[in-house]
Amino acid sequence: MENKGKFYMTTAIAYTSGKPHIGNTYEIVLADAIARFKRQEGYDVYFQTGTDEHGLKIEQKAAEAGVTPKEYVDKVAAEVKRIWDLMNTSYDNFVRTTDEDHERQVAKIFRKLYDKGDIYKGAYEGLYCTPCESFWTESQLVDGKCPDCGREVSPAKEEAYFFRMSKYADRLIEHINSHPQFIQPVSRKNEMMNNFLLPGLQDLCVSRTSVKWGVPVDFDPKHVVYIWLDALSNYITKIGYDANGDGGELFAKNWPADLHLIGKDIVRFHTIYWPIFLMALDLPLPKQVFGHPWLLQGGEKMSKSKGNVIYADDLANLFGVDATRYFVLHEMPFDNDGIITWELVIERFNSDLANVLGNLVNRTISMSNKYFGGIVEKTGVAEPVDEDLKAVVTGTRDLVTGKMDELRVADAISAIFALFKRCNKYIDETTPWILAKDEASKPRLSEVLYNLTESLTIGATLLHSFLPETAEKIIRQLNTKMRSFDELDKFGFYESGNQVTDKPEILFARLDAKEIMPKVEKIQADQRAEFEAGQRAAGLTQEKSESEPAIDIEAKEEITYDDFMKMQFQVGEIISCEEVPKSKKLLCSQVRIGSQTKQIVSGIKQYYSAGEMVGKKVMVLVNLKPAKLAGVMSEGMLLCAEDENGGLALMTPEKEMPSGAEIC
RNA sequence: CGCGGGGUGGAGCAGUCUGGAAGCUCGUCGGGCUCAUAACCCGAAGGUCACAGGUUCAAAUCCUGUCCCCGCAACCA
Repeated sequence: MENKGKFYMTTAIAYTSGKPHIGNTYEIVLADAIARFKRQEGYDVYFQTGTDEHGLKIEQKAAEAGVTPKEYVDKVAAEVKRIWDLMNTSYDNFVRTTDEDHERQVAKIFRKLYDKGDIYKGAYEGLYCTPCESFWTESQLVDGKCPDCGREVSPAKEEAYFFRMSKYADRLIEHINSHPQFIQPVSRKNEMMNNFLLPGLQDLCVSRTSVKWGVPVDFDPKHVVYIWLDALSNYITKIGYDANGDGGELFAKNWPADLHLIGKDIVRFHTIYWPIFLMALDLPLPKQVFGHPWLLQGGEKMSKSKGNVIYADDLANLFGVDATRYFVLHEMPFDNDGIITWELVIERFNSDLANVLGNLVNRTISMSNKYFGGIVEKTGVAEPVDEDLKAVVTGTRDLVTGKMDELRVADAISAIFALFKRCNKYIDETTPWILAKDEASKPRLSEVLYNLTESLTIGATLLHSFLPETAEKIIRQLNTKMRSFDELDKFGFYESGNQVTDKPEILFARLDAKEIMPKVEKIQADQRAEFEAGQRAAGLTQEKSESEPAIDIEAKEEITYDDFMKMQFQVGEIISCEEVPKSKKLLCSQVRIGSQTKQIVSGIKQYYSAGEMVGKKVMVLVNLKPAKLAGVMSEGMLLCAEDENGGLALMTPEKEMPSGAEIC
């Protein structure tokens, strides 16, 4: 087969803060389908994936789990790799940003950019929380205090390294405009242009002193290289790039990348920062960045505490690897988010895999066995109806190729299933069981079964990139070989007189939702139990006492009586209340406290309607400094109790008390 | 007027850039068939394409305005 040249593609590297769910797993399956298809087409593919293992979040997760960051990421990275392998993905290289060669190159890249003057030392100014070692912006503060620990912050300056983004902005804009294929889908391109490039790029802070778990800056080791500079570099470092030397054969051959496949949430890093870093390194830019949409869970948001997170393992256990691959590939549209529910998976499984494909293979092979002892012979007794079948079958390859070129994988897979559906229709059109009744029509019957077998061979070969196992099973049952890509648009290569298996295996047994759903519920229950156990182990919740759940919160510093007396609490009566326009959570109440009336804004809209607020007697912190919320002035605080889910209950006097009564 | 995405028969979606008979899959109903995994094939019902204006010979598609939903951001005093 003709060699079409190299094709270097990557997925984003998975962040190792926890086990990947099906939404994360989608990307590797999508990438795998593309990689396999490109190989089938005759490209020399190099497919790289891996894990992103540095950063503050991992540092914290490791601390929570009571292990070192390295131990933590080793465990998660192994888990990621296990799932990638479970999904039968054909990556050529699984990289980790804690690999020693990568870390060394990242440090060298940083130094190179510094020596060149693109990185300079400056100062980061902001509000600093000393115990947390974190900088915050004004808007991140909660109650003017550190959002993490609630303590005071103070203005501070910290030295940091910055990258001169602005220097390359014009070149990047020019590149994006002159390469319409660079950012896909195009809707993302506009987003990047309008939000980041056209308003002007800020210099980017590319070092941290607040994070320990990362690649140290070699000439200034109290700084750690910014995680995105670290992570993005894997695309070059792990194919052999050397910041001050020869990149080696693999690098010379493969760079620039042909495709970076990433989630839509990180398009910015891949289409702005990454190209600019590359420009600064005098390297060519990747040819295309595709920001795929997300696979969302139907209904409510995925969360472990609800036990509704869907993992690839569970899907693979219940439905098999290929069915899982089929679902995510088929259900994911091109530029809108896709939805996954257990019910939808079962539906797809039954209607497409079992009914259309599995049953087709089964009935075709059964007929060959029943009528001809499994021998499939071409007799040349054609009828006009054959032509349409052949046209559909031989036309599918180019249809699929066209869709794959646009990265419309879901459409590509649909095109293959259209082929199978056409075959089912062909069986009805030719009615083999009627032909079988008359000895004189045996030659025609033989031709019909030959045509079906040949169609299945072509269909299975096309399916190989998407459902590798299934395609191989079909080919095995037909007792033939995968067809070469060049021959997929030609009909009639199945060896006449060949014998198919006499024991056709059911490819996908139909599922009964009534039997599956209890298993799903068990998975969900286990997940909730595991989550709760994890919470207890981490000391985040106490053992439940009796049946009544109790909540522990983080203890604050001890205060003096004087501190307490600084606060003035009074009973207030809500005399009117309305929603704050354009806010999701805020209600604005007029509260009568003694003889005066205060306007107070509260984030309780999810729990109380404006109407039911009116007339309530509530506990008010009166002498809180007024502040604007969503543009509305608020002159105090309504006190609430909060449960572990963020549910709120207003504090009200236990007996009738007059408005303005002091609470002490 | 924070950013972005969306609202198309019961469900999930395509079509919108580049106006020109409203389409796909599932479900429902009716029919056919019996090789096959109660599967397959055919047919039907079901949509004022969120709403209101406008441009046009012609609007799901272009323009203006409104409403609703979902992410993110932000306020959760």
